[in-house]
Amino acid sequence: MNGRGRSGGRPTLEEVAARAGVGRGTASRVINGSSRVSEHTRALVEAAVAELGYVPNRAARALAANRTDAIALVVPEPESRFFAEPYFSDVLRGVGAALAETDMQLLLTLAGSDRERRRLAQYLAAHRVDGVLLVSVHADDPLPELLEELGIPAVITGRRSADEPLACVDSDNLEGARAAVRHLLGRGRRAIATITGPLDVYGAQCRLDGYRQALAAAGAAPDEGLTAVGDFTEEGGGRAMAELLERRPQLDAVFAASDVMAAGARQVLRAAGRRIPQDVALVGFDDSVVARHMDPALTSVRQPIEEMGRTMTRVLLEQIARGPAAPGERPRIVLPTELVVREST
Amino acid sequence: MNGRGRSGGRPTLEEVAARAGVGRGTASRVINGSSRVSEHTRALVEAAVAELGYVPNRAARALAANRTDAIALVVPEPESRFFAEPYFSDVLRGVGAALAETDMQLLLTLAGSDRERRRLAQYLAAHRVDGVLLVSVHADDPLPELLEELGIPAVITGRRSADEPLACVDSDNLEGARAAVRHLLGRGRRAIATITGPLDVYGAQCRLDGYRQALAAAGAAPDEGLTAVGDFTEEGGGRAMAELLERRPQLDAVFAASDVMAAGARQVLRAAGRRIPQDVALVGFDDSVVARHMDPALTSVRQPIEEMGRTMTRVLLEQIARGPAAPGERPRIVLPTELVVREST
DNA sequence: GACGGGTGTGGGAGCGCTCCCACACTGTGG
DNA sequence: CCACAGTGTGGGAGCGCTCCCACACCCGTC
Repeated sequence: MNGRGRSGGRPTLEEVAARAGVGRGTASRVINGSSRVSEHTRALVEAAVAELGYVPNRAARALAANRTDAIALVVPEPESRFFAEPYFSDVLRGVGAALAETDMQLLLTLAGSDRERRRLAQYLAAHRVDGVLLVSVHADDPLPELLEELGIPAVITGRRSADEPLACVDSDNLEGARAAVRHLLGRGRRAIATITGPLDVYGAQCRLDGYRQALAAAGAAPDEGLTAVGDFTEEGGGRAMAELLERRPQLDAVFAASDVMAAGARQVLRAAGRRIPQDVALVGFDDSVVARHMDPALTSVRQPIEEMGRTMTRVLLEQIARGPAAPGERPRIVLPTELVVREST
Repeated sequence: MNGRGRSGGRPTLEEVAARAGVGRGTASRVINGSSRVSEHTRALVEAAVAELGYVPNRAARALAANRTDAIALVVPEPESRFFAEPYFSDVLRGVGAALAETDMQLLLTLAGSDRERRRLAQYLAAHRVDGVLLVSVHADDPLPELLEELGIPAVITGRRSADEPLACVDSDNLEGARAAVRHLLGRGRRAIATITGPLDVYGAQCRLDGYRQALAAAGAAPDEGLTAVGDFTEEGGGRAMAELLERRPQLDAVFAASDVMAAGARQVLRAAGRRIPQDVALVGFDDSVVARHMDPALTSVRQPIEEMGRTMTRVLLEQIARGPAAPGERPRIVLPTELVVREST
C-alpha cells in the first residue's frame, strides 16, 4: 500500500492538509464537500487525499461531530428466531442496497427479551447511532417508546396498530388477503377457510380483515367456524388445519396468513387424504422460498420485502437529515402486494 | 430517564468521577474492570455509574484506545445473493450468540465485486474494525490478502484450499460425504452417482473426495460416468441429473453436494418417471429448510452452521485479544457433520 | 531514621476530527 | 480615502475517553 505517514499509522487530516499546503480546516471542508472552497484549493486537497490514500477516521469524526454515520437494525432474535424467516434476508438486502449509496454503516443488533431491549435503548443512545430500524416488534415492546424519549429517529416495519406513532413502512396486507380470497372465489371455491397469524400482530389482523371483506363482498355468509388462529409456525399451521378439518370437513380452500403455516397445513391435509388443489386449494402469504419448493408449488401473496427494506432505510435517512419530525407528520408508507399463482390453487 | 447531567447531554466519565469524588483515571479503571483499585473506591464509582446511568461513549473510547470493540461480517452480497441462502441466517445467529456475551458490536458489510472488496479493505482499516469475519470467499478474492497486509485479524469459513493461510472454521465435508455414501450403500444401492459443486470451491472438492473414498472403501470400481459437476443452483442440479441419467440410466442413488441441487435433481428424476426413493435414492447436503420441505423429505448431511458462526466469532475474539498470530499457528477448526435420514433414501 | 518497593490515585497529554471565530484579502459604495 | 460586506482560509478549542507518568502513602528493611 502507498501513503503511510512516516509515523507508521494511517494518514490523518493534518497530514493531508500539510501535503496540500493548506490548513486543517480547509482540508476538512473539502473532504466534507462543503461550499466555499476555491476550485484551486479543492484540487490540491483532493490530490493529497488520493496520494496518501486518506480515509477519515470514523471514531474521531463521531466524537467531534456527535453523529456516527451508522444506523442499527434491531432484530428480535433470539427469542423469535426471526433470522430463520426468509423475510429477514430480504429486508436486509433492501437495507443494504439503500445504504450502499451512502456511507452509512449498518449495525446489527439482536435483542429478544424486553429486558434486553430496554438495555439496548440505553446503548443505542450512548453508542450514538444516528437512527434505528425496527422489524417485527410486539404491540407491547418498550423499545419504540424509549427511542422516542431519547429522541432517536426510528422507522418500523410491521406496525403495531392502525395509528402507529413511529414512521412506518408496510405492505398492503389487507388488499393482499383480499386478492387471495378473490382468486379462490374465482376458482369456484365456496367453503374458504383461513388460518390466521397471532391476532395481536396488526398485520395478521389486517390479513384476516381482508379475508372477511373479500368474502363479504362476494355475498358469502360469515362463518366463524372457517377461521382458525395460528402462530406463524409450521406446527401452528398444522394444528389450525386439523381444527378446521374437524369443524368444517366440507371446506374446499384454505387461505393461510403465511407460507410456513401453509406448509404445516399441507402436511395435515395430505395426512387426511385431501388432494391439493383438487380437493382443497391452498394459498399462502409471503411468497417465500418455502412456497416455491412446496409440492405442489404454493400460490402465495408476494410482499415487496426487499423494497420495504430499501424504503425504510430511505425514510430513516431522510428523518436523520431533517432532524426530529413531529409525531403527526411521520410518513406511513404502504407498498402493494401481488398474488403469485402456482399449482396449489 | 434519570441521571442527565445539568448540561443536558449524557453523563461523561468526568461527571461520574466528580460524583464519586475520585479522579477521572480512577473512574476509568473501575469501568474497565482494571486491577488495582481499592474495594471502597470501586463501590463509590459503581454507585455513581448506576445513579447517573452512565454508559461509556464508544466513539471517544475508540479514538483514545485505538480499537472499536466492533467486528465486521463481510458478506458477498449482492453478487451472489448470499442472503437468500438459509446458511446465512444460521451463521448470523451463531455470531450473534457469541457476541452477546461480549459487548462487541457487529457491523454488517456487503461487498460483492472485487472492486468493492478492495475498497472495503481500506474502509475496514480506516473505520477501525477490530476484526473481520469472512464467509463464502472465492479462491481469487483479494480481500483476505488485503486484510493480512493491513494486519486486521480475520477468520474465514469455507476455506479456499487445504492450506488456508487465515484462521478458518469449517464443517467436515469429507466425512459428511462419506457418511452419506455409506448410508446409501447400507440401503443396498450399488450404482451411486454424485452431483458435485463447482470444483474450484474447496468444500465441494472435499465432498467429492468423500464420495470417492466411501466407494473405494466399499470396494466399488471407480466410474467417472457417475460424477456430474453442478454449480450449487437448482438448475445446475437438474442439468447434472439429466446428464447422469443419460450416461448411466441404471443408477439407483444420487448424492448431491447441496440440497438445492438435490431439489433440481428431484424434478428431473420425476420427469423421467423415476420414483424416489424406490427407484433412485437421493441425498442432499446442508440440511437446509429445502430438505425438510421437499417431497419426499430429503435425507441430507447436516452442517452445524450456527455452531460454526459461534466458533468463528470466538476464534476471532481470541485472535483480537491475543494480538497478531503468525500465519503458521492459526487455528483450523473442523466441526463434525451429521446425516439426517428422511424419506428420500 | 533514611531507604526501597509496593499500592492506590490524580490528572496531563493526546487520539483525529468538526466547529467556529478570527483574520486576511477582495471589491463595491459612500 | 475609508468603511463595509462578502469570500476564502488558518487554527484554537474541545468532543470523551485511555494511557501513563508522577505522586502520596504505607509497610518492611538495613
